[in-house]
Amino acid sequence: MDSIGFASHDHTRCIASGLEAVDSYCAQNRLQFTAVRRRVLEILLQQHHALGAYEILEYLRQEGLGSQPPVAYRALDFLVKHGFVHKIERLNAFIACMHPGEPHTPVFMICRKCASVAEAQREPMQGQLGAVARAAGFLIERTVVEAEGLCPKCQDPSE
Amino acid sequence: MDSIGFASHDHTRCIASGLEAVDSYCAQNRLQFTAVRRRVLEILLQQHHALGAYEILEYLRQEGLGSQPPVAYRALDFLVKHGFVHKIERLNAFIACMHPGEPHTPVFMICRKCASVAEAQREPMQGQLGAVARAAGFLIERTVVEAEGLCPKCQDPSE
DNA sequence: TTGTGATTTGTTATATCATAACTATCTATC
DNA sequence: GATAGATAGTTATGATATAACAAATCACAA
Repeated sequence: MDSIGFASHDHTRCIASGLEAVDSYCAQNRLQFTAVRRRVLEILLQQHHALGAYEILEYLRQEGLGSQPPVAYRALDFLVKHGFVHKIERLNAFIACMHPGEPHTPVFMICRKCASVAEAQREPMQGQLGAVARAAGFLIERTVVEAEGLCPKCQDPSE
Repeated sequence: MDSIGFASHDHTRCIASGLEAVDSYCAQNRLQFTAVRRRVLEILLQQHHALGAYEILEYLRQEGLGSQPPVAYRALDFLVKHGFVHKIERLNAFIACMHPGEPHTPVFMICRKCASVAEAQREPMQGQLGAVARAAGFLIERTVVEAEGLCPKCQDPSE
């Protein structure tokens, strides 16, 4: 269970290393990390918060990389399918993964005030959800776990 | 932690008791349980699976209870706000609550094959999500916990 | 190095989900 | 039965997402 949490970090570095990790994962797995896909991931890494598909599309449009919704959605489909990007269901928005290439089960904390989103990890079959599923005889294939509330900064009354 | 799970049950009874519970809760709390709101809840109890807002609206339309989206969405807003109905974020759909009137933190299991949805309970500040939030200093106000996979029936190869 | 099939992209159109804004009606309370 | 607040009706539009098909590109092997 780890979290980059809501703490600050070397952002230039995290963009570069995110792209590198996906580059090498795609090379190893014979996946086509095309210009549009790469740029969408880069946008999400740069922005570092959840973006709607149409916001991403607006960047692509300005850069001449595609102007219609399917272009953005297809790139996002690819990135989500391979775990490089996660969809935040509560927000109908997308965010770059903090652990690309590593199999994992993410948990998100969404601040309702500043809209920042932090990713953390959990073990899929442990905890209450695992217990509930076992009791019901349910086979979990994928989970959506999202908490809404206030991040540390936005709880602080001095700000 | 309990679950009505994917087991069969006396459905006529569960519709009636669901409506009764909400009736008395609304009476006690000075809430207006109007015809449209009541009918929307009844539809969700009857169908006993997740319905989209426009599916619900279609029932209302046929019954002369309103034909435009805001009618359905407003009734759903009321029902969700007071915990009589839950929204399944993964499906953009709504389902009647199994424990109306009792404060609780639901978990859903969504079968990708038969589309049935089971509600169970969890303790909000316990488990992995609680631990992750405490570690990050995040204050949880609301959670979305949804598992997708296969219900017991749909795992059975004989069917 | 070129043919071939599979994948990806471009584009049009449309489906699906949700709300803003305003008017009319109803309901509770005085 | 007047009045204020809540609810419902209606029009219009915004926001999110996908189907379907044509064109371009890529991977791979002949």
